[in-house]
Amino acid sequence: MANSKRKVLSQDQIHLIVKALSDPRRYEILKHLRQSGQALACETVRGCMEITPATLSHHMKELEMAGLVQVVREGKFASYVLRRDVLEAFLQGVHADLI
Amino acid sequence: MANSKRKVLSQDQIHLIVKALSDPRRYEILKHLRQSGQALACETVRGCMEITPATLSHHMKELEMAGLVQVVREGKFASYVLRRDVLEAFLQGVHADLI
DNA sequence: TCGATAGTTTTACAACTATCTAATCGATGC
DNA sequence: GCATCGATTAGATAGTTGTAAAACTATCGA
Repeated sequence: MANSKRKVLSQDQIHLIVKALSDPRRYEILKHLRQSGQALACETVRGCMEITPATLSHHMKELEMAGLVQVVREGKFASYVLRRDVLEAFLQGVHADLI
Repeated sequence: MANSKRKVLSQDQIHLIVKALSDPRRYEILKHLRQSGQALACETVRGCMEITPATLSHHMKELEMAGLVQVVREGKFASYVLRRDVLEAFLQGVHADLI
């Protein structure tokens, strides 16, 4: 198979990810990341969704801890990258658990 | 395709489902439902997970409102059925949104 | 009809969380 | 060094939610 070395997530990881997805703003952020295709600057995210820096930082931390995004810091700037492999493993895990 | 008339969920429905999945006990209940293959009596669920009737009732209501289970009442008994079609539509929706 | 049983609803409470302001940290430019 | 700017952290607060006790509803058996 083309993608056979897919990671298997623990129940804790799945739980973390579901919790991360359960906030509408975080879900929205992830959708933006996906649509942009590649890394998205923190400022860019703030530009498209009316959110204070502190709140955004909090949400990004949550997404990072869930493993859904990777934070790339360059100088005083930060960018976020969607971790598609983790998302795929997550969907795979839920599928295996519940379907 | 074998299953082409798959339902498309709204963002609100996806959000409801993610929230429903975000509680460990609810996720556990769904796993039991899946493992049992068919309908599971309320009493049976209570038998395998140390939960008070009130709390279970609350969680089942949540799962029902999310569309993830169907509640079947017969006399004074209640059984729960996993709605696999909704779960599949959910995974499909998240996949379309984020991958 | 009574009493027992299965589930639900109400109510109350503790724990959690999203949000913001203010303070802080780190890097960049003068 | 000092000021500025981007981002994070700390603290405070309001709203949400999981939990269970108690009251309630509905069904069944005697």
